[in-house]
Amino acid sequence: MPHLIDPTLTRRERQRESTYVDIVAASRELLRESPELSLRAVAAKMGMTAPALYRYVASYQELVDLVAFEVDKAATETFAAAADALDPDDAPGRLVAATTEFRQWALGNPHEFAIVFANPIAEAACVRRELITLASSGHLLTDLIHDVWVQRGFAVPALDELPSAVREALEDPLIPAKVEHIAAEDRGLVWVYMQGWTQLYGVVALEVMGHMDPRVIESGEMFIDVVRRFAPTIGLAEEMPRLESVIRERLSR
Amino acid sequence: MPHLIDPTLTRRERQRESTYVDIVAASRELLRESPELSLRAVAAKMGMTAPALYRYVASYQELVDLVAFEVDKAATETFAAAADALDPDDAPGRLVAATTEFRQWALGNPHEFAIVFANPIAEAACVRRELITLASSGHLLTDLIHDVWVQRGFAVPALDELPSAVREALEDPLIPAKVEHIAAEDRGLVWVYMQGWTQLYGVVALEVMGHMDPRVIESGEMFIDVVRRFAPTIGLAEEMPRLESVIRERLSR
DNA sequence: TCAGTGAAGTGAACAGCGTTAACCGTAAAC
DNA sequence: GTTTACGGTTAACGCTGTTCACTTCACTGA
Repeated sequence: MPHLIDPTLTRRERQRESTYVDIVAASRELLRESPELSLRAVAAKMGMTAPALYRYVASYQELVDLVAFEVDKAATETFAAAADALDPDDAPGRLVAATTEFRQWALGNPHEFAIVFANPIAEAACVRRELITLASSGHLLTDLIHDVWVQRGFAVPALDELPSAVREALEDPLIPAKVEHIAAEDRGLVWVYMQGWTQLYGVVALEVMGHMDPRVIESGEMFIDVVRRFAPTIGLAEEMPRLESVIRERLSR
Repeated sequence: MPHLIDPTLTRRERQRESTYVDIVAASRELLRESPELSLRAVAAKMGMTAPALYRYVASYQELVDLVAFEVDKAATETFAAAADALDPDDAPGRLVAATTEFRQWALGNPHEFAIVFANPIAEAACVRRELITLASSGHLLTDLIHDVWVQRGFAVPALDELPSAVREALEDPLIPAKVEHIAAEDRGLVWVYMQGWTQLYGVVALEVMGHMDPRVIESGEMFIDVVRRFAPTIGLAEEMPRLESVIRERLSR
């Protein structure tokens, strides 16, 4: 993403934009080495003093949020690329490739994963709550499930089978997904989105945090197992053997 | 847990023991308010200066590890109490009650949960790796699954159906569980332990971190859904309606 | 073209953090 | 009764986020 320069912007505005890009770049570089991201270190890496950064972010938390947002955006492109490595018609393969790439990215960049997905957002202000709803990785994954649903037409839970609390949440969901184009009677699909996200987030967080036998993490077998167990929910039971090879191919890079 | 005083200890040793107890108590009190645990604040709360704490822990990380270990121990007692609220013969009910209590504890004490279960242990030294293998909550949960297995005798994956990487890990697992008493041909049960832990950790971490629609979290329906989907794996499909009411009863306290 | 405005950056400072060093009193040990 | 060593102190270093007062300089409006 070469960050196209908008000519309608004034010179000052363009310079400011590019400084934001620099901030994110410096932050990600620091994050690659150390788990702690410090405002001062970011400033130093950019050849600035710490107070200068306050012209761009109002607080340390806002810096973290900015970086998290951009990291998520950048990572999503690699997930999308993984999906694009397969046939456009192969929605299941694309979904599985993207989720596997998500897992690989998380294990390879644990600090970036932590900043995006392990930052408790109950604490933070509503700003972060809104950011999360904009998460591009979330949009990609829900879109990919949607594609599978369109192609394979798996059965989706009926609204009146779902608990009322869930039904309410499905009417106007606070998750990163396009839902307007989903007919009211198909809103159960959004519940499937949530189930899938729970499974994916669950294993990956577990693996990144290291709360499991390192040899199992290393092998990726628990991740595969989770995918396998979830596959029937989105009508991919029969296809699982093929999908498993898609996963394994990507795990072994 | 009234921390019994061992009379064989010398006065100095007893005093030292009680200081450790104070350290943990002060830490947990601080953790109840703020997510950040600081060595200086702990010292201040105890009426000491920060350097004095270094007579008890070698570093801040060691303080965190100590607190994490004790928090896990204390929390496990509440999980066990939840299980004990049911018939000793009702292993499935006990398992479900304990896991539900785990979830409730995590949501009610997010900072304590984070310190125990969201601290990346890949970073930390092997000390932490050992601590995690001693985790009492892990032992309790695996024991409860074991009880279900003994009572219900659900089918366990055969070793030769499992990937070789998993088989190796099952021989001498690095997880908090008693495995010596499990016959070689039943070692697939340990894989079920891991699957169960993955599911439980997954939802709960997701909920605590807040990466899901707050209304769904509030309702607890995703947690129930995860339990329901896992139940067949440990032979509890038929019993699920009753177990669901056990969960709901505990959720609504 | 020139005065004026405001954005961007600086250095100094404050409070708090983990950590180390030197020091001291007192309780235990021989 | 002397010695040892444990548990505490104060001072200090370098790091953190954050604020304030100040400068510099590019751009704007007249």
